[in-house]
Amino acid sequence: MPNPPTIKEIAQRLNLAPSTVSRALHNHPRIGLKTRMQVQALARELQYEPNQTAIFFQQKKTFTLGIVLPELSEAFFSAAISGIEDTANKSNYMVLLGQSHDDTAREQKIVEIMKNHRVDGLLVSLARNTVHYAHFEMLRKYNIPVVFFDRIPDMKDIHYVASNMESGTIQAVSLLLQQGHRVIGMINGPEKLIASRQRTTGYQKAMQQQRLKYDATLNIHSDLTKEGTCQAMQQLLSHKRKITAVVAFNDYVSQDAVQYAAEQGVQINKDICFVSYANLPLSSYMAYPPLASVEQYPYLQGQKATEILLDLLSGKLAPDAYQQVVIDSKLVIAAGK
Amino acid sequence: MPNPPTIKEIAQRLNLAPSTVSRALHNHPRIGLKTRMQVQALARELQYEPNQTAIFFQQKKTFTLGIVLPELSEAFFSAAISGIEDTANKSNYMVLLGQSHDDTAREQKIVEIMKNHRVDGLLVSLARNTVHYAHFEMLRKYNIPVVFFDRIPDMKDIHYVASNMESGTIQAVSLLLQQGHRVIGMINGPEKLIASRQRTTGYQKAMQQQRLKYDATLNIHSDLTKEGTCQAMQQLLSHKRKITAVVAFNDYVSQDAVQYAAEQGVQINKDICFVSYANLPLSSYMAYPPLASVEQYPYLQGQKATEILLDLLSGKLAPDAYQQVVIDSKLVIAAGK
DNA sequence: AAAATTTGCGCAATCGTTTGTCCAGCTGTT
DNA sequence: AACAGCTGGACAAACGATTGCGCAAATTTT
Repeated sequence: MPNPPTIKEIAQRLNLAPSTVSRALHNHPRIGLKTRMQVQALARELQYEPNQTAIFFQQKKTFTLGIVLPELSEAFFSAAISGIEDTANKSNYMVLLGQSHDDTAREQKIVEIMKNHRVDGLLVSLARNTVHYAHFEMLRKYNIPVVFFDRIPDMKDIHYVASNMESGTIQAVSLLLQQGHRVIGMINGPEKLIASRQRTTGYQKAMQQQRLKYDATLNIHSDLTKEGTCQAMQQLLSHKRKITAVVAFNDYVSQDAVQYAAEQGVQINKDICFVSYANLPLSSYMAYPPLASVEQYPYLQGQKATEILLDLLSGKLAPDAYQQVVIDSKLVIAAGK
Repeated sequence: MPNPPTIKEIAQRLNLAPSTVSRALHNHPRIGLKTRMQVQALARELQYEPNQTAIFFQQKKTFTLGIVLPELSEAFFSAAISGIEDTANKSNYMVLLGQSHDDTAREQKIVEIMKNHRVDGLLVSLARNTVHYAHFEMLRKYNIPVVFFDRIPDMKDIHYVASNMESGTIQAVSLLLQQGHRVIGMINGPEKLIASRQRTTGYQKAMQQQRLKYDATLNIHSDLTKEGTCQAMQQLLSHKRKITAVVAFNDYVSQDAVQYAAEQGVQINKDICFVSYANLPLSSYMAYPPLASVEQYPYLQGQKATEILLDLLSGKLAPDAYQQVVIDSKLVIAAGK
């Protein structure tokens, strides 16, 4: 009921100056052992706890990291945030959350509010349709470092952690080739996305390795909506060459494509096999789980990005020593296959 | 590069007192229109922004809500947090996140840190095995209000929002009865859980309504692990009465049970129908989606809980006017059935 | 025109902690 | 014995904003 004890109170009771108490609590060597003990004893007795808001104010630091990401309901992000949280907590940082719901306007607003709340740094995964980055550039003026992860902007001079879809794609396509598939369709994402381009080059390289020709008409770009996926699948099914395998942009796309194909009378895993990129943890319950999945290590990405941000904050890393970490994706064969 | 402008600076430039500037910015009526305009003009010009940490400190408020929940990767919680975030943001509150990962020790630590960060209030969904609530009781001393949601403690004098599984269960069982099922198995959760007991009474009441006898041996309590589920399903399959339908504790349990039953040669949706409680958003992709699902309105729960907390903070609600909101669950028939 | 009120603004304290500077007393050196 | 060097601690400013109070000038009331 009474106000929580402050340094001043302790000082009064012991006839000391507040400064002395402060230093005593921090084990400052200039304070004699006796007084130090006295102070600490009384602090314990009164259950003294420093007022963090005062400290935040005084130190111009809040020990808070802002996280801006599209959607926690996507398994990738909820895994990533665990990596972020765990790493941040280890260094006594807390995590302020904001979901953009893939809406750029909302993303801007969140960044603004987080800036006002004086977060020490920001971890960001972009909204799908964000193409202008002024709201991030602005943070430089406030000396708030930003580390992007997974969905990173097309900019120079930024810190980021992202996975390279190329390696996983090579492995995926190679697996299919090895299994004898020769006409492999790909349902890819929007062309402007880095991740889409990486899938494309991965596809190309895997073909090259086997001295096979890459057929661009088998690589369909879609907008990742359910309609787009069905349209793409439709195109693949009516392709002059008969496809026997499909690499889908992600598990959601894969499931939509599978469903569509099944409706068209295709025998899944017989006529056509599917390989995809890991998003769903529960694919084992799926009607037609993909044959294999490219793992993108969300937890690791979150962890890495946070480590960079913390190093930036502690000064261990210079703000202009731009960290650009690429994590190779890796093919994981579905259990029991 | 130069330090951000402060009220003092504006005051100096205009030969005013800081207090005047502060009031002018807040449109205090006692400040003349002319000065008010001048101040606001200069503030705009300098791009003045109040230092929130200073305000937090001065006002002893941080406009931050702490969220403690078990697992964001569970769809229920990631939906709930959206409700929380949206509601909090509307009132200019931010959201500090902490996942307990169903570990009580971790839950305690998070609460401690959040208290130190001086969150204004807490929204909590308990870790599975939390049975002592000292770390929440302690918050009373600090006048930090707590609103529990979904996984609520067995305590008096608390605020909470939870869904009542009874109504949904009645509807679920009634649906099955209506479809002609007479021997209905239930894979329930641990007996000590309120949610389990509600499912039981729901089951009983639905039977009663049709003047049917409730058979307790059809209501199996499991520990919600995969093994527990299989064991329970096994028991149901070997029950002396031949069951034709199963009500599973949640979608995860349902899927495990379905898988197990299928392995035992049971024809899903033919020999046995499944009904469950909504957790998974993607059940349409499942091999055997449940016939119907009891919706628990996670977004709404998060929203409601946050509204209560905000009312508590604004004083609109007295701290001891304990709010205990129960949201009726509701059966949703799967699309296309 | 004197009194009362209102208007417009400044003064100073306050929130709790940290930190640079200063000072008194003690110790030890020569 | 005089001076330098430590030791242990006090003083006060500072972080940025808010707010109760006071006071003069301007305005209204009587």
